[in-house]
Amino acid sequence: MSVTKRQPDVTRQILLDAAFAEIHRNGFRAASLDAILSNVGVTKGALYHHFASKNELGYAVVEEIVRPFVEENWKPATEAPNMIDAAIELCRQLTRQRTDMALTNGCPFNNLINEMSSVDEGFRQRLNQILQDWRQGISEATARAQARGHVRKDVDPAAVSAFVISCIEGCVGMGKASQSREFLEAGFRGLIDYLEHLRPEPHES
Amino acid sequence: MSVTKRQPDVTRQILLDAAFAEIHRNGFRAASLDAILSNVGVTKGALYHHFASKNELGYAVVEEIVRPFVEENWKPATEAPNMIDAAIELCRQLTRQRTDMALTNGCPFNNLINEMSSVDEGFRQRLNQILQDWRQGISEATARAQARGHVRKDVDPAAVSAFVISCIEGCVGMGKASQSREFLEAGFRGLIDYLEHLRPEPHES
DNA sequence: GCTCATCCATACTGGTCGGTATGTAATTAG
DNA sequence: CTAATTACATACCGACCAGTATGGATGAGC
Repeated sequence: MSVTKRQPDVTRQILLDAAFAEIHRNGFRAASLDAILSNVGVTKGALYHHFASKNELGYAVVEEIVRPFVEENWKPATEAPNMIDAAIELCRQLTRQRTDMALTNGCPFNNLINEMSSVDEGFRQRLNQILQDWRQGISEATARAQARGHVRKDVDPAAVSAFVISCIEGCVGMGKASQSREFLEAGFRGLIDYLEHLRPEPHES
Repeated sequence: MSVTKRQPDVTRQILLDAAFAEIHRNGFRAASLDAILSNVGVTKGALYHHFASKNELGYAVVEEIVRPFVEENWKPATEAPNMIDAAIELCRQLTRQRTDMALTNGCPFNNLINEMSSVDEGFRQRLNQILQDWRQGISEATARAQARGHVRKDVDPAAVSAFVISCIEGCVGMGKASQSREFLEAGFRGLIDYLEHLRPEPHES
């Protein structure tokens, strides 16, 4: 009789989730493997069976949790009929639905970039790939929106994409310092203002 | 005969500078006191004579090095005759003069916010104070520029200030991941575009 | 039913870190 | 000149941490 079933993939997922939570709270390097393990009642044997090292665990968290998290946020906006409308709505969502935890701990993606990309090439490459995909998604969506007449034709999609991403992460990052929703709201109001200004003038088109 | 003079304040400054460099490279928590000390040939006795703890050393770095560093950047722009011109010129400078080291390691202020503000209240309060001062400086300069007719009157200085700061830190932060000047340039081109759009229309007042 | 690879638990190690205890030389105060 | 305080230097400590060695339990394949 097997009291405890063995479910390798479940164990692996539990470890990934716990690692993500700990990393989000403390950063990667300050994340303690012992803390992660004791939180979910798994032992070090299991961890090192599934992951070769702490770095590899971190890489897996980036690829399997951070990447989907980032993409879930921006993908819908690029597929919407009107990108500007969708982007503005996204700004409102990011302002509104932000819990206290998310306000204090910030964006996991941004956190990892700031902490790890200058220290470990493995992290930098993976995080940069996520960033490049994000940027390309926004860039292509902007070009499409220009073709559809939703965005002014005199702006450069390459600049718009880099700028918008930087704004979002910048606002969330600064929100961590102020720890007040007011800063976040003000920052996103500025971003919404910029997005509105991307729309073509009525006489144009 | 004193072979080695005792210069307490010089020693203290050496420690601060070395700590700042190490923190800029590795972050605060990963910064090793032993590494800092061996870099400048000072011993632990000196360090703990001048600073009560590693945290207090970090606080001193924030107040005495990071704060002036941040203020040196934005103060000139707020005192210029035309804020928009000065801000755009600042963007160009930040893009151009950015060395490889600065590109990889990012902004010390932004780094510390992202790493420490959710973990240690002492850091958060000090960093937040710098941020609030920065914001208020931009905010008041924007209001003055509105009175002078250099900035559109239908924008909110509180939103502009939070947004512009977020953009700058966001661009530099994302630049760390891409580690290419291209991303930085594109982001700042977007910011310059936004700043231009803050100017009043020709027909307006 | 046997074998063997997978999966996980336990106990341990070397190394690093922040911090301290103690001593001593330089400087100042009286 | 002396006493006391300041400004360091050296040696050491306990805590923690990533990683490993080892062994046992489980399930798959034959």
